[in-house]
Amino acid sequence: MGSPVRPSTAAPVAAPPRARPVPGTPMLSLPEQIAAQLAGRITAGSHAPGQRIMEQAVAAEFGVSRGPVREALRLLEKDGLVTILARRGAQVTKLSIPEVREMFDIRVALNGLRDRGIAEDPERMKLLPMLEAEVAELARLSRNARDSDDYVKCVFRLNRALTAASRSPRLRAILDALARQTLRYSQLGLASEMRRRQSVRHWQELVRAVREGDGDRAQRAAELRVRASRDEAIKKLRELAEN
Amino acid sequence: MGSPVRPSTAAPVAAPPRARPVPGTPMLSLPEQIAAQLAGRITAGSHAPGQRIMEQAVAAEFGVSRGPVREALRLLEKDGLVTILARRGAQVTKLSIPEVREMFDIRVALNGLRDRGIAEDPERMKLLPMLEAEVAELARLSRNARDSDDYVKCVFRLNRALTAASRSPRLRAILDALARQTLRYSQLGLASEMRRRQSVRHWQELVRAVREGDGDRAQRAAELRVRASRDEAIKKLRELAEN
DNA sequence: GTCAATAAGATTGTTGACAATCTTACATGA
DNA sequence: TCATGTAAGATTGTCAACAATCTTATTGAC
Repeated sequence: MGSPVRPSTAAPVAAPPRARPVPGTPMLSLPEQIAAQLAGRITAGSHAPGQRIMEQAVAAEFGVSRGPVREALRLLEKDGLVTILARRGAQVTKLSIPEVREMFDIRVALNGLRDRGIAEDPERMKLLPMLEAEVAELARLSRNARDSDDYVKCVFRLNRALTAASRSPRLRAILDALARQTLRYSQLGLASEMRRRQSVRHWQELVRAVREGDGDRAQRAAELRVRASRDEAIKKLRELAEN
Repeated sequence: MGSPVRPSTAAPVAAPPRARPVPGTPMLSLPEQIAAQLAGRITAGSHAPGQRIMEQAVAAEFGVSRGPVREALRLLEKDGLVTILARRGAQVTKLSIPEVREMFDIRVALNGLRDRGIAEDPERMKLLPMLEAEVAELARLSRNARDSDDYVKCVFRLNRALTAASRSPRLRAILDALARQTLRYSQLGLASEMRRRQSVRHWQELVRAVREGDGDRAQRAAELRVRASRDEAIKKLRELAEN
């Protein structure tokens, strides 16, 4: 299938995915491109939790051999999106409710650390305008039930920006992975208008803490914020489990 | 080099390492065996930070092809022991002083979470005897400057046991990785007798908290403990950097 | 003498084929 | 009808070779 001969290894990804080498893109390796595609599908829900991902099928779809696909699956395993069992291949990670809770608890601790670091960063003032603008947008979106999806997107954007602004590369790596893994569950926790209003208050508290350079306060605000998200997500998950 | 033909793929690891399939061992895959060997060397310090690890050399040494070695390096990268650069291969991860500090800060947060979980575990009483025995041993060892190495080993054992006892698999995975990465630096923080005595007090405080089921207290004790370890390690590292 | 271009060697990236293992379906017997 | 063993197919694990890229050493010019 696909093109019979392909002499170059530089541009092999074929069929459905594969964006043209965009200038801004920092040139992803072949396994990284494949991993990114699969990650998108998993977080979007196209692949159900527990579903097997077979190397040959992915390789055929992308028009490459199984080597790069294996590496892509290892990359995804590192992020926890996929679980690899010896001689049994990869499957989309399936989290139990206690495990989801656990992931949120780790995020409570590490988001607290992150936001403390940001509030104590001497250069935090550069970040403040963006932070204030996004939180103002959140406040606006929270008032209208129709904007629920946009609200969730804005929260994710804000979180990504804060993680990116952290001066701790290791922490960044762990938080990025956790964010990807809990993405699907986080949005469960922002479905009700009451929750969105509470969420806005937590974000506003963070803005104040950052403005004042109060690390303790920023950490507490982050902890409250993620705990609230956790509790609501678990509640929704239990409701879903009963049906 | 090595045996010219090897029909089976079941038992390929040859030359220096490779333990016989021990019954208790849960049968590590070939990449996992190689990764374990390399991890041992890295944490033991045989490979210096920044040193390159070349696939062909490792493959030849273990008598396998480069495939399993590549996977082993990916495994090590997941633990942060090795850093892989595109088209430039793997090198032993080299941490700056701020990065070491960062790792300890993450450990502060996550060890706190872990020890809180243990203090709040309904079945914690099963763990208490071991905990008390090990901490008593620590107290004994702390009195004699000659037992410095044994003290460090005992602390590591205790930490491993606590992590293993945690009911959170994800947390366990992250903490194990962090422990491996900071192992080399943690022992710097227990060199002085004063530090060991302080360390013992923190551990005793944890025992009390676990006995009483006081999660808050356990978390605080863990945070103090790791912070003290962090500060001393950084101090020593700065002294070393000046020479 | 220092710097830049170039070429040779070394090293990683990818591939296709084969071996080992696991899964599934089916036949056999209780 | 259900359990058990077996065989065929599917899937992962490993290997060796080739292509692409990076490193290093050498040469030449300023």
